[in-house]
Amino acid sequence: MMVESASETTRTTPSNQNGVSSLSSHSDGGGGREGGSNGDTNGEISPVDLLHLQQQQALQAARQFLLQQASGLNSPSSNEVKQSPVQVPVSMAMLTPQMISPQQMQQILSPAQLQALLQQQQAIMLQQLQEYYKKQQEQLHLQLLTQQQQQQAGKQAAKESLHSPGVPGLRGRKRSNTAEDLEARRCSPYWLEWVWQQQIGNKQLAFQQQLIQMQQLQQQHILNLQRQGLVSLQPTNPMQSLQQAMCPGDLQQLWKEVSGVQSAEEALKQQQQQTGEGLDLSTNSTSSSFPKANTHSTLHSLHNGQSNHTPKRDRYRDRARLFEWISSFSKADLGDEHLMPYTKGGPLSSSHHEEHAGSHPLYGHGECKWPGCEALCDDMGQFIKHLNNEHALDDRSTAQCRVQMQVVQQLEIQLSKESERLQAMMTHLHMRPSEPKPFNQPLNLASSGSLLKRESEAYPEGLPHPPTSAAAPITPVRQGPSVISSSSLHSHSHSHSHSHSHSHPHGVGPIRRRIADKFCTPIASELAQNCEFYKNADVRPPFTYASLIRHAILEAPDMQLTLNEIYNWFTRMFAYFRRNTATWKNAVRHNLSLHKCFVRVENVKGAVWTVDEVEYQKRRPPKMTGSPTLVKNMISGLGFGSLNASYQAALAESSLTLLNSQGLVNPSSAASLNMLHGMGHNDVSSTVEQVNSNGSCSPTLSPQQYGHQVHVKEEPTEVEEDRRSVSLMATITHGNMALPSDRDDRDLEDELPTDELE
DNA sequence: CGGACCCTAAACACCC
DNA sequence: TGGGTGTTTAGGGTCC
Repeated sequence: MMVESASETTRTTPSNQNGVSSLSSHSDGGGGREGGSNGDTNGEISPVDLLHLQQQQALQAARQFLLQQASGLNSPSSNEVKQSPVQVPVSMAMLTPQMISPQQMQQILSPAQLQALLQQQQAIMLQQLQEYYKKQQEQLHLQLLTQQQQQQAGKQAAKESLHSPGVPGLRGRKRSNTAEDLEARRCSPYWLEWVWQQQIGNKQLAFQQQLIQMQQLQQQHILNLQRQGLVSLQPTNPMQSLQQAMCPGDLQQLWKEVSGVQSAEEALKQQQQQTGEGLDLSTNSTSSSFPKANTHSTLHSLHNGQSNHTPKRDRYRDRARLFEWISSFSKADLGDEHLMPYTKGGPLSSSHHEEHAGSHPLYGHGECKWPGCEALCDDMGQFIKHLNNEHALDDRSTAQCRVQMQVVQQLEIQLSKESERLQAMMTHLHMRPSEPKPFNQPLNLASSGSLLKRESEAYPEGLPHPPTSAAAPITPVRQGPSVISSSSLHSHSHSHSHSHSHSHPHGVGPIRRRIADKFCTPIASELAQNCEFYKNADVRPPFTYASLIRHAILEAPDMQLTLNEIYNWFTRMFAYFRRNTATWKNAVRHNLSLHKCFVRVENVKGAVWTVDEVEYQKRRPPKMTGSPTLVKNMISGLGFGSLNASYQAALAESSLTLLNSQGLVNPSSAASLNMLHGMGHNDVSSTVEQVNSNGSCSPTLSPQQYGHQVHVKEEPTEVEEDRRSVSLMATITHGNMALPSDRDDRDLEDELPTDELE
């Protein structure tokens, strides 16, 4: 059971794939439901709903971008595509979001880059939230003014009625409780005036309270967002800067704070508990200076239009709204008619809420597609029954929905960034260069030009160029004042790197970067960039076990680890390996034993494992070459089809090398990479220099130097390819070659024993 | 279709 | 005896 869940987590199980298809292919409405939450369609939009709308809008914008990129590549008639006779050697599958499962994308996309888009989404949310609050305040002021006027008018009317002769006055009369007296009292102008004043006073007080609450709410939200690093305001203390780290759970945290869904966090707490924000998430509800409970109750009172608080019911009400909102995601389509909910009938439309007749996004092939369920249901009726029974609105379902929401958002952002990366790659490789494109334009394939030049034109000279993967596709999600500038994006990534490096005892910042530079491996750089992501997200790392083991060993101070230390490294570095230990530990042992590159050394304190780098290089797999055909296959294999996790890992590993090899020849890419690491301009080419001149990039560790018992393994495959690697490296270094055509590209950068370069 | 790679699972042996 | 460690085999998946 554990084993099954282990392998199913990131693999492309039918249920998961169907889950994606339901996400993207069930059309309609792009979340036409979430705006008009149940029973609250009285014209008022709660802040919760507003956040829903903003997130949905941002998501739709990202989808639109992805789709346009795909269509821009796909349709040869778009723009200047005809000018270039060269066909894009990229499978459209990668750019077709409908065909990519979340698990696959999680494995292939670099998570560090998706954060920028997330930031922008949240910035948009923030801005519109502010606008909403402003409107609410104005409306409240207006209402208050109106009430005051009415009060004056009412007073005037009461006075007039008091002096009118038809109504007998009761002044001075002893009060009694008879029905006649009560009726007479009701007719009394004094009583009427008193009641009127009471009502007016109450209303006025309520409005004033609402106004105050609104202001407080706005302040709290801004502060909360700022505290979480969602906005680039100056932090007021170091802790805030630390908390500016953007992790995948940030949006959820935001949602939590807004919606008041306080339970069902267990599924994520474990992932977040290692970070400061995780602690903050769980502890500052009482210690924070921003009382979230007040926020919640305020929201609820505003939302429900009542001042008495029923926290539990409200909580479930919000859960219900969350559920509906998330359900709308699964039914959202990528079709053009659904991309812009605001312009296509609006998100408040609930016309698409009803389930499809005869089909259900969570039902297919006779089984429930709820994540992790796969219960067999003969027909739709049985499925509905099962859905209502097993997946009712409870903490567990809510948590699962939120996890799925997080997954979807991450994947959306990751896909956009990887698409941008692909474009930059193709541009750089003179395959089909394109200029930095805004979101609302298809991939623009111009003449074989210079992306670098355009980039230098696009960004002010004083500002550092943002990371290529985060620059162009991020900003134009929505034009307007809320667009995050490239510099702010950069500062974000910069601060993230810093905050992570400070917040984690192991130091994923400079230390990790040094290690990455030291070994110059794609896995090292990838891990250095996305260390926090893999630590917190239950995502299978796109590396083979052998690569991970090797990295763990090389990362050790003395480049040797015991098996248990390797285990610990896996669990420490990857949330994915914190469960299903039997499976991956067995795999680790299997790899250690099987691969010749791992050498067991009898130490005084037991056996340790070391890496024979020469053997590791020898056993390098063939050959994810850079030829366009293979690149195409690689990409299509990564983002498409039923590639299993293992091969995806291998291919992704190769692809990472390939992508990183761009940095070797592309200074801007190297700069971008380094900036992601929080390096300055002076460090731009340090990696390149280390690779090209230092020659000590990849530490070859001979087992003989340990002088102990060494078990020599026989590995069937012995490939002689070093010479070719060297020649290819030389070619690449000269920059005359778009892509290596014959050789495993991963040797280009780092994993080649660099003494052969000399 | 075969070879190569990777992963998972499992059996087995050894040692503490 | 049980758990950890290490080895080996088998089978499945994907790609070239």
